[in-house]
Amino acid sequence: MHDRRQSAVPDIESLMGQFHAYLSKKQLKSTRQRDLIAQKFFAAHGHISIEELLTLSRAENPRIGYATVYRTLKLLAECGLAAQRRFGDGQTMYETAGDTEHHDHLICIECQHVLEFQNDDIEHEQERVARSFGFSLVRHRLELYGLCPRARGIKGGWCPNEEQRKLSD
Amino acid sequence: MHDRRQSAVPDIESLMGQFHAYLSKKQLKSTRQRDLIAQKFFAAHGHISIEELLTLSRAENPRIGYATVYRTLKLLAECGLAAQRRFGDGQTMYETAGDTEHHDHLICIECQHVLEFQNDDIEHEQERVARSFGFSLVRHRLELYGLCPRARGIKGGWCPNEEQRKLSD
DNA sequence: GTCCCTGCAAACTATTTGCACCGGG
DNA sequence: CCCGGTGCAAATAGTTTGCAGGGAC
Repeated sequence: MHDRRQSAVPDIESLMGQFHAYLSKKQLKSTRQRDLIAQKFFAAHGHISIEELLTLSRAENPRIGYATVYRTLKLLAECGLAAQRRFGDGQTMYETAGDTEHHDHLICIECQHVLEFQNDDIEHEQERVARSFGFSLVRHRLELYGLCPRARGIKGGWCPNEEQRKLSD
Repeated sequence: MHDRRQSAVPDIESLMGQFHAYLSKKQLKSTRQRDLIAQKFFAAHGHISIEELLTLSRAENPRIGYATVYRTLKLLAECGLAAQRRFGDGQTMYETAGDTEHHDHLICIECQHVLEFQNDDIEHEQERVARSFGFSLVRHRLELYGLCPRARGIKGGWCPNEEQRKLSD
């Protein structure tokens, strides 16, 4: 079987290290705000929107502004630690990148929750398709949209969104 | 082999017919503007942005407004004839849908051109992954980003963008 | 004739930018 | 100290909406 649910969680320290390394290489400064936003971003470790990140950051420093969050996320994207992602609906989300192996997304169109998965067969086949067109494959993006067990009406069915709530209690 | 490069090109007449059927079913009206915009959209048959569609439509009727294009495209999306798509860069694109079988995208990150492909093995494997999480799969989105032969530096290499130019001459 | 549709402009939302002041190196 | 960073507010880009007049059925 070629599926793996989730790769190892990278530790925040190391990510902050990479971020600081990038900043000093580019002669940019580490500031309280940047560190705070990056911390919160790495800690969320999943999919987070600008709005959510701002809220989390303001919990510790209420004077953080939208612009700073945008600017910091742009920096994180430049050094490959964050990736912008726009799912079907409106909201632009960001996720950590570079740290973990590649993963794809499975999204419930009812409860909106996003799961991650990896499947080597699909990856190999993608490689083969690209080659058949004479392309070399650099990256890809795969999103599966469907209904989670709960949304399908299976009684007692598992719903990723409720799992999530349990975790955050 | 399970790849198919491109499904049959649907004819515009039939698409317009489907559109009109949807309109009358919903007791909505066929108007000059809607027909013009839908015609241009179907004729483009590939990936087109609101902006481009407006420009094309204004070539024949300069008084067409943005709002009408947005509203018409929303109608086309409702009846499954158009699908919104946001590739990595900023621009929101629309493409014809419903006409042909499902297809995925292969995009050259150098020349930006978009090819379409289908691969049944990948589709089946996606189905399997969704089931393994207890999900029922409704739709998906797969984009492969890479370098076309020309961009890879293969001399005399084939470049989708040049093929395109040849066609439009 | 009745509503729906259109074009325009104003409203909104998400994101970026200009600028005076602040603070890290 | 210097120059980049921050916060605010204003600007911008993309999309939606309200409304008065026009057109399909």
